[in-house]
Amino acid sequence: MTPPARNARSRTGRRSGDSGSKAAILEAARAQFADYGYDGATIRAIAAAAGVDPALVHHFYGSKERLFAASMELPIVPSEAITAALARREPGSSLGTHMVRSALALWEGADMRDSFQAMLRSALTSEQAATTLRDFLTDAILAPVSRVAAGPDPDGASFRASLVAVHMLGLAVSRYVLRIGPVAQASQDELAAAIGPAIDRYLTGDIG
Amino acid sequence: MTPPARNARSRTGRRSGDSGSKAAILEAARAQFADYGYDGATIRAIAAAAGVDPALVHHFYGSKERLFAASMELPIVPSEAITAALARREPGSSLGTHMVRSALALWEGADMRDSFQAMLRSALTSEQAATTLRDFLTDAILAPVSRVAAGPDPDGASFRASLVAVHMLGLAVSRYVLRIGPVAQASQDELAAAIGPAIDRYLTGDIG
DNA sequence: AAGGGAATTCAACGAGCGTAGAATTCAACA
DNA sequence: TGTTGAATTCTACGCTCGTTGAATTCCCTT
Repeated sequence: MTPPARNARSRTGRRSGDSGSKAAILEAARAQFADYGYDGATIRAIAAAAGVDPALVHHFYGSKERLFAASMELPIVPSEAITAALARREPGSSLGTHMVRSALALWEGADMRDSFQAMLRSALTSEQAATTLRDFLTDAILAPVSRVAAGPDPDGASFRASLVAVHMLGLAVSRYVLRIGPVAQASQDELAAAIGPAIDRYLTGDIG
Repeated sequence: MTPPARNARSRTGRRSGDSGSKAAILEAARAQFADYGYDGATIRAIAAAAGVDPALVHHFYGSKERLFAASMELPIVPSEAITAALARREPGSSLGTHMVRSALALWEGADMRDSFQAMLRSALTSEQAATTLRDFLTDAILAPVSRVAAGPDPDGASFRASLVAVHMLGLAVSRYVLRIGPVAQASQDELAAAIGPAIDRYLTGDIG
């Protein structure tokens, strides 16, 4: 419809050969991967959303696989965000409650939203993305969480961290992918209050 | 490899025109949908796995969509199984623990295994299958669970049931789709002991 | 003004998909 | 045995996909 404002770029301080298409492609890729998963998203649709020829996408990124990797690259450094959130806990709420609220805020923030849901949907679709997410969970979640989980027992700590991941993953899938009514409509605080104590128990409580 | 034993049927008491191909196709469809999701599974691969021409699949089921519906049809009556499991609780374990153990046993039983994982993977892939699973969760899970959830408050009961669904869904995705190490390797009893109390709290405990 | 390199588009190939209809085999029955 | 209807296969259409290489446009540098 709208002739996508070609050459609408101007003096935005880009380096020599830059035109802004690369960034637009990445943005469109994140959105498409978020909505349709890795397999469902098409280079042609991504190119169309970015107002660009499909061949240009291929010219920049070489393959769909590498485009996916590139579109997931930057945002996947929230291990710091997690560690920070774990430390920044306020006195009023439990650690688990704070984790749930922080995670929801992070996932639904403008920065992460597309990337996270793209990663989530894609991981459930493609084996490659599943491996990526599995590794990410291991490195970025299980490790920092294990550090605060109770007990000197390393096996126990990784089991505890996995249970946390299980619950958080269920929350994400229910709220963003399946959109199960009450879970999709509840506020971040409601969910944090309801789920937080379960996380607390996985972190430091008595688990079978 | 193995030339799939064509015409290996014999006197198995089938009705006039029956040949067994329809059943073989359904079985192959379930397996393929389980491994690759709705979009990832192809009629051609299903036909090949069933040792049959793709056109025959189309001849019997008319479309991929209807084949999917047919392959999911029979096994999706576990609402009775759930209700029964809820009633059959033994004195030794809590209701939540019993629910988790029953669910794992059901999901991993020979009857359900393929169908359940097919439904799970497909729901995460295709919007149509997601709707199917959402409706299924609502009818078959939330309703019976709401009945045993605490309080006369109907809203509260459906929120409680949703939280149960969130956790069980996370368990299923972690164990079967992403195969997160500790969760994939743990025994049914270990998981039941660890997760059961969280389910108990969602059913009858204090949730924010 | 000219050159050159990056950005971008054009047109097309080859593969896989779901689906369709005609043709063929098969098995039961008159 | 000949017929009939179901089961099954053959062939192919139309579509979309990722990818490719050549052609073209753009814009900075000299």
